[in-house]
Amino acid sequence: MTPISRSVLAGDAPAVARLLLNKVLWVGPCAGRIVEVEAYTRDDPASHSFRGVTKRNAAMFGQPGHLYVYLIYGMHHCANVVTGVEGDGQAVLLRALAPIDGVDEMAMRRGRTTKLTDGPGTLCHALGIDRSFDGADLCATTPAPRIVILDDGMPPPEEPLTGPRIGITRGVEIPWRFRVRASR
DNA sequence: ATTGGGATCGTCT
DNA sequence: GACGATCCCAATA
Repeated sequence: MTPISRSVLAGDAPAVARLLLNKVLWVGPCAGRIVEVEAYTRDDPASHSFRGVTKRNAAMFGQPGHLYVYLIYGMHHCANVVTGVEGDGQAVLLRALAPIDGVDEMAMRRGRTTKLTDGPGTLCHALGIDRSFDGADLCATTPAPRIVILDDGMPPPEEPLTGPRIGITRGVEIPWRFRVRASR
């Protein structure tokens, strides 16, 4: 159980997206395994970085291994892992987790006991991620971080499911959604 | 099982 | 001033 190294995240978003599958997102006391992600790059009409740096997306142009969090539809937060190198404007959207720890806490926040972390907005709600997490370093060990991505030794799937990204109107044809296949 | 509408607000045009 | 990398519930079949 060690924080993921920043060098792993320094690649292009579509490649890093696959590497993030089966890693663990920890926001004590809650943790969940990453099972679905989407990649966004700079020359990608669906990406927030497509039109350059703004106040909102500044973190997306920062150092890899940090978090980019934004509010969508006025009510849900979405969390992204910044990839590439500083200035690239690439990121991987965390779309779904399989809960591991802190399920009671998640259920409390969500006000339900099922479907706790099955979408980008719901997983942020369950883990308590909001805009105050924007720019947080996901690779840090000290001082005690409140959010980290951990590698517990489970490798990414060799052949993840791929398909179009969800909820976008431009760049629809780019198949940069990746998902762990149903287990068993 | 599938579909459709409403909630809600920060950001950029 | 419009709209978005969404979610949930109610209504329909």
